[in-house]
Parts: sequence; structure tokens; C-alpha cells
Amino acid sequence: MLKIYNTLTRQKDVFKPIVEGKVNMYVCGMTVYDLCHVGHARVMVVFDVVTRYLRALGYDVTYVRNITDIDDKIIKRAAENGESIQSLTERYIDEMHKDAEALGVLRPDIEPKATESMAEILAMIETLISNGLAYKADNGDVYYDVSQFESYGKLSGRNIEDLRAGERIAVNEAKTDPLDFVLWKAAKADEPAWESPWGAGRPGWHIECSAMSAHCLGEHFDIHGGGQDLQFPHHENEIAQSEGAHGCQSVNYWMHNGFVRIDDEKMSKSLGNFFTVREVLQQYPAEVIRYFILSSHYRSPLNYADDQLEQAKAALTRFYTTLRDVETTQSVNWQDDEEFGKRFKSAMDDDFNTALALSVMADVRQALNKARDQGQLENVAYLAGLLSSFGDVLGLFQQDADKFLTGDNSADQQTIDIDGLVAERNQARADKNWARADEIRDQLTEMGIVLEDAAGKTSWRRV
RNA sequence: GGCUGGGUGGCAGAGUGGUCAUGCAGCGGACUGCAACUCCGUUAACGCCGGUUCGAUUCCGACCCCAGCCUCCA
Repeated sequence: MLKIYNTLTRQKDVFKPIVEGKVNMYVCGMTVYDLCHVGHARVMVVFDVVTRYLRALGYDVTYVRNITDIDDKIIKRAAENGESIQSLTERYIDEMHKDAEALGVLRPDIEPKATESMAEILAMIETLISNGLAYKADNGDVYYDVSQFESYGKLSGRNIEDLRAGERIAVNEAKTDPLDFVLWKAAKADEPAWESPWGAGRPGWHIECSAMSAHCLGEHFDIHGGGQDLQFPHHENEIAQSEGAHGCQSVNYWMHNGFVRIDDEKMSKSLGNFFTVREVLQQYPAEVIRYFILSSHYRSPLNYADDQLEQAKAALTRFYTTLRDVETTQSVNWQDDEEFGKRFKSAMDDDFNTALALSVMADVRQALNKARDQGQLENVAYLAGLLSSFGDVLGLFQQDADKFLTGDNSADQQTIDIDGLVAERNQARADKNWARADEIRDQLTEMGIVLEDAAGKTSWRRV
């Protein structure tokens, strides 16, 4: 029985889809004006695993992740670069897809863009105005009238009085209430604009998600996800918009993933303390990043540090070392496994506890190695298939073990040299010329190569 | 100030009212020509102070500390 921590209820709720066997999920995606950083990678990986697991359970999942391709930062960046908004956003959408693919993140079923959803956005704003929940201000902007939405604050656990007491609300004369938020921004000179009943302009940030989620998934859907920082105001405002326009509950389960931190501080664009996925990929295989992300629970903070990545790499290397010389051709469905499969399921059913799931997989690995040492070939094949089946749910072990361990450059000159040295060393060992054999091994160690002499066969891997 | 979440062994990170997390590192052993890999064994923890209890790291309360949100942010 799957339980999901629901921000709306502040507890783990048993998951029950609106339509049996069917899950509709919407996740707030990227604003495309720059490369993705590790925080974005976390959202992508976390909800990728959520999708994979729901599908493994047999649900027919429709996964929507939007792309924000028009906003202030995009306009600003395009102007700085002296390029069109479209060329900027297209380029970064492309880069985002490359990062996602490297990280083993499956493409969402639908990736709607704000600029392609104007009709739905305009229609929704009109509905909100006619429902008495929005107004046009003197400056041409259209605002949501927060005081008219009764349950405003229910997601983030605030009330309007608390928010008023806050000191950080910017004053904007056009609004009748500082808490009101913009649905439609009147265009300034030189800004991209779309025609609307209220004049040329562009949508506010929050409205696009309400419009796109309803358009792609309907007015009432199962899961809505995103980073913790979107809880307020973004998701709170989405609820006000969607429920204000449709008059029904919009989302049953709200999921928020924790931040990636550096030195106990949130990694973010505004703090400037971020690493792009691209940078990290220079240093570590993509799967190591994925393992690192999954090694803690998705709601916990995840501290980014070289040491953590090294540990993830070591752990993943151990799995691949085990998988290297065994047959993984046997097809196993982990859900049929009474011992490990059951433990894995209970971990994942408990709000997607991937850290615990990985520990079950470590136990499988150990059982596999033991079976191999004892020559239980059938058991080895079964456990290898089982491990691989778990890997499919988490998106791990998706590549050839040898490629992972040697660095996937079988054709380059260094690899050829290494293979030559290994052969020479094995000849020396056959001749019992230990001095020469050790000399070669030292030489390889210098090159960052570790040798593993298994029964009659020498394998190597890069450190 | 208001609202969230959290403080677990050297590090990371699950979990639990009373025998085991797991990974990395350490220590001892097996294997090995020596190593590596692998296996076996092993050390070590629950912020602080009270309370409930036969028993609390786990439940309750106070306190200290940390992070996040309240402005764009995944």
C-alpha cells in the first residue's frame, strides 16, 4: 500500500488515484534561460523515480512537466545576450534535455510550454474575473484578489493575517492588497506581448501552471510536484487560481522535494553557489549523480560535496563490480520475490524511501557475491536479474558494467596500452616473475587503474 | 517576528518503545605469490534537560542549535 507524504495534509496519506489504475501527475519544470544545476537535477530524478515506481505498480501514468519559456529573467537574459527570446529558450530547452537524458531521466509524456498555452491562460483569467476573484488594475495589470479566496494559505500553513504581519511584502500601488498577485502583466515597450481583453501583455508566472495542468490533465488530478521553494507562493497561488476558476479541488497529493545544499546553505541561482549538471558531469559519471540523489530521502536536504559524490561513486562501483562478470540476462520481476522484493516494496511504498531501497539492493549484492563464491550458478543468475530489475525502478545499472568501470573508451589509445600492459603482466605472472608483474601493476596504479585478478581473468577499472 | 522541517556512530544516511539498517572509512581474519575484488567477524550513535514507562534514540513537555519559506528560485 503506497503512502505519499502530502504537503496539504502534512502527513503520509494512502495513495488512491481518482480513476482506478490511472495516475495524472504534474511537476513544475524549468524556467529556461540557463543551464540546469544540481537542484534541478534532483527534481528531475526524484519525479522520474516516482513515475517509474508508479508504472512498476501497474498504474497508467501521464506525467506532465512544464517549461516556462516566458518570464522576466528570460527577457532580461535574451536582451543581455542580444538574441531573441526564442533562440535563447530553444537552446536551453535543448540543453535541459541533454542533461535529463544523461541522468537517465525519462521524458515526461507532455512538456507544455507557457507560450503555447496562451488560449488556456486567457480563458482562465477571464473565468477568474467573472467569478469575482480577479480585477484589472489602473496600470493595466490583472491581479488575483486574494481576500476573495477563502482557503488561501491552506497548502503552506499560513493565513492572510500572518502574511500581512510579514515585513517583506513589496509595496505596489497598483494592487488593492499587497498580497494580491499578478495574473497578467501589461507589456512595457520592447517586451514580447500577446493580445488580450485587457491589452497587450504576458502571463504572470503562476497562471501558466494552473492553465496547463488543467488543459493536460483535467481540473482535478492526482499528484502535483515540485521543489520545496515552490510551496509558497507558487503552489498556493496555483490552488487559488485552479480552485477559484473550477470550483473543485484541483490536486489530491502535493509532493515537494528538499533542496540541494552546499555548506548547509541552499543551492540557488540567487546565492550564486550552484553547480551546473554540466560541470558535475565533467567530474563524475551521470549515474553517480543519480545514485547520490537517490541515496537520501527526497524530502531531506541533500548536501552537495565532493566527498558525498566520491561515496556514491564507490557504492555504485561496488554494484557494477559485482554485475560485471555475471549474466544479467535472466528476466526477473522483483515483485515476485518474497524476500528482497517485499522489502524493496515496503521501502518504496513508504513515501518513496529510495535510501532504504538501496540498502535492500546492497543486501542483494552481498547475497549474489556469496552465491557466486559458493558456485550456486542458478542463484547467481536469479539474483543478478533481481538486482537489475530493482535497478530499472530507480534508473540505475542501465549501462554495461564494463563500460561503467573502464570509462567507455574501448577504442582509445590508452585503453589499448592498458590492455597491453595487463597482458604483459599476466605473462610475467605465469613466469612467476613477480618483480616485473608488480612493476607493471605499480605503473598502472600511477595511471589510475586498479587491477582485479579473478579466477583466470584480469579485469581493470579506473579509480 | 510568523509558518514549516530537522538535529543518529569518523562521514553519509535509514529506522525503531526492549536482539541486525545500509554505504564509505577503520580494525581483525579468510582468499591471493603480494595486492585488488569478494566473503566472515568487529569497533562505534541517537543535541540538552525533565516527564510517562519495568524499559526511550524512539512517546510527551521545556530548552539549545541548524536549515527553509514569508521577494525570483527546483
